[in-house]
Amino acid sequence: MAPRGRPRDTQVDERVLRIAAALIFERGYAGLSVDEVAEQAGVAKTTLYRRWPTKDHLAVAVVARLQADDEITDTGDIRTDLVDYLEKIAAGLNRMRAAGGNRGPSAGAVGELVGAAARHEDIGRLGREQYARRNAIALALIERARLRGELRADLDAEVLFDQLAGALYYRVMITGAPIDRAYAERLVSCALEGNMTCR
Amino acid sequence: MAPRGRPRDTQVDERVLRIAAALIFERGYAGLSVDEVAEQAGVAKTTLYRRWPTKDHLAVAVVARLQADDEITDTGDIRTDLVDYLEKIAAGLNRMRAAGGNRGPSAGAVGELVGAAARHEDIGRLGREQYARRNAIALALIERARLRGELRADLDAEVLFDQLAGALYYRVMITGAPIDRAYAERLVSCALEGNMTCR
Amino acid sequence: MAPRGRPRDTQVDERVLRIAAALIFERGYAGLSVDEVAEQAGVAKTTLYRRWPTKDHLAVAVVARLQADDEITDTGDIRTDLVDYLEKIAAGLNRMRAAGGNRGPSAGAVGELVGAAARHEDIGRLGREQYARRNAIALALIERARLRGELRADLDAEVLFDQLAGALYYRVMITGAPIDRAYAERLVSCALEGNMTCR
Amino acid sequence: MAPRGRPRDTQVDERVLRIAAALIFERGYAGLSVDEVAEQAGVAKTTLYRRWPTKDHLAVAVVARLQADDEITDTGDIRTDLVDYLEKIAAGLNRMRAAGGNRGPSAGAVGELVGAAARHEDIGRLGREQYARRNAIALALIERARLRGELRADLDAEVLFDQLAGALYYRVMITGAPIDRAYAERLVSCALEGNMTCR
DNA sequence: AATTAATCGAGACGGTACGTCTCGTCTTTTG
DNA sequence: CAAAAGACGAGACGTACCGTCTCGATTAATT
Repeated sequence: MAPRGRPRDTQVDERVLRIAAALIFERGYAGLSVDEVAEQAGVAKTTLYRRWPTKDHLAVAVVARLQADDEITDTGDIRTDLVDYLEKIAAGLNRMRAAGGNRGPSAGAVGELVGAAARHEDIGRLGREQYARRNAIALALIERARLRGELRADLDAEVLFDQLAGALYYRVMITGAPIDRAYAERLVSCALEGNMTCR
Repeated sequence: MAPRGRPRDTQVDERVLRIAAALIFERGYAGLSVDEVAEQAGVAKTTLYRRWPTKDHLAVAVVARLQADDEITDTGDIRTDLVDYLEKIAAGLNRMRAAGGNRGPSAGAVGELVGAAARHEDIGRLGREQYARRNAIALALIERARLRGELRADLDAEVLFDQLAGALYYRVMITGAPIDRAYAERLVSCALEGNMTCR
Repeated sequence: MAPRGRPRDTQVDERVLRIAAALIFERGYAGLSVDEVAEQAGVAKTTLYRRWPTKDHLAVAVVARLQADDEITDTGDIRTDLVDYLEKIAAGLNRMRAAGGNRGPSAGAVGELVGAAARHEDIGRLGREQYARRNAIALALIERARLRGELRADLDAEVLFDQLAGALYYRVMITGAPIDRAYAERLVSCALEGNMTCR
Repeated sequence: MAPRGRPRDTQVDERVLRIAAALIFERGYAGLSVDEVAEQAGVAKTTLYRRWPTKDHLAVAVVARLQADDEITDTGDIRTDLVDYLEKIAAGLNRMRAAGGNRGPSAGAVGELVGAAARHEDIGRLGREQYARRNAIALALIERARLRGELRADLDAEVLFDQLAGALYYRVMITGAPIDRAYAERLVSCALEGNMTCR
């Protein structure tokens, strides 16, 4: 059936998300106000709510757009590949953490988004799906390395990636410690080589 | 110097935090209302705001009090000790995650608190201090094991603990996966033994 | 230009002012609480504040509505007309003075409103406009009497009315003395006949 | 009986009233805050409340001190005496009206004080007593003129003074019109000579 | 000199209302 | 239909100020 009535203005999404992104990055998540986005974007609140049922949903949309799925490289050397990948994740986190002029150890927008995910079940689900995709990529990388014989045949890939990614998030959100390529290297070394005394 | 003026009523903290804790655990972070806490605790809002300048501060105080610094056991077997410790951390996280009748994978109050820390610089600082203390305990444990010869002489204790604790937080806040003793064991195994093929 | 957006609900004004009037008359000016008005009127506080930016503004609106511009009668006998008009003014003042069960010499709500006018420039302006209208009516009455030859050709109408109305307000607000028809008659007599010995 | 205990510090009254006066005149009645007075005067709130049971009482004390009972002159010419006296009253009103940098027609502090008198029965009483004293002086003046034969033997002195003073207050508080010596002269003329056509 | 009684400074406290801020919904007119 | 405009309900937030209170420290007058 043919669509009736006035068609949606496709520019709206674009404009709104751009404004919202700017606000989040300028003033942090708390500084994002639906009314203000609507006004600045020259869009009615109605229109806005027709697309994103909640402020948090809008915020997530903003973030999701920024997080264009990171490409993963597969050089054949798992150590390098993992470090590269972690560095990309770290870069994304650092960017978000720095949103709103945030300096210092605060988690910034990263923390706020975790809060949003906690408040709204669907946002959490959405985030988890996105992370699941990312995890799948990483797990596949690890699996290929295992099959190549680079990694132990009986390794626990899920735990391995939890450890790697987890350490990054932990530092950003909890301890406030910095994350960079150097740290990623330490991380991968530690995870690959283990910590027990060589027997 | 002697304290001047009317001394603070020490019962206020007690009463307020008890009520606030009850509210958080009953209805979750969003269900915590300053007005209601004040009323139920029989305390003026002014009094409340004199001690906790913000709802977030109050919430954090509640959690901080619950998180009586977990004891650490030192059996001499680092694997057991780490698993025990991680299990304690996991238990605390699970309790908070479940606040407000929250089931399923959502981070719940844990996420909200990270958000609070992100919103308020002082809360973040306070949280980091608390975590620094906890980390110090764990790092000391690891160090003792290293000296005993259980662990590699050249290990990177900081990274090791980041990986362990980080994995827990990552699962709670990001992937929504469950954490329990079994997972703690996998975690410790993986971290101690490494994932490379050869040695 | 056509009005855009949802038009204001005209019933809101009605309901709110009715409730507010009731509260003022039951409990006096101090007993008027914005929150309570909002609740009893079944109206959101926001809506209320959109129309009256301040509790004082609301109170003034209530009074302004009650003070439906007093009609003036013109019998052709200036003495009677003035006494009638002053009695109407006195009645209004007495009603307001008695609001909130106020007995005795206190100025009651009259005083509070003068206070409100002093606090808010716009309220003062509004009140002065209203009084200007009333004065104009009275001055016209006096003027007609003058043209009829009832009053001196060179009289100072402004001063005359200031004296008449002023005496009423002075007694209500300052000395606390009662004002009634008898007093109005004394007032008019005194003003019309003068106080000097000779003529 | 001899006074027991530490005697009151007489400087306190002085300092507090000075500060309070300054605040009233700088920012108007609404800008007078007990906490601030206490702080600026270097005085505990307790001390303050021991002397003035209410903010309004304090304010009245301030005003009472300013309004040193106006002297009255008795030249033997009632017209001159009345104009002089009204001018003094007008000057006092103008001073108070101008408090807080108030320009324009607003009643300023005069209105606020009427409000205060309306709120607190005892302040009202106090004010009325003060005004009664003033009235007595004026009434005696009028009486003397009557006995001298300057004024009608059957005049209504109470009404006469109500009219004169009332007009001043009416202009200040209600119509916002200015009051000065010229106006006082018009006022007295009108009151003494009456407004009826000379027959 | 010790005691007693009142004042003073400091500041916490209860209470109450205010006015603000968002969110998300609803009701119009206009395209 | 959708979009713009903006009013509306709901509800919490944080602030302001008042007047009371509880301290410890002073300061006389009395014993």
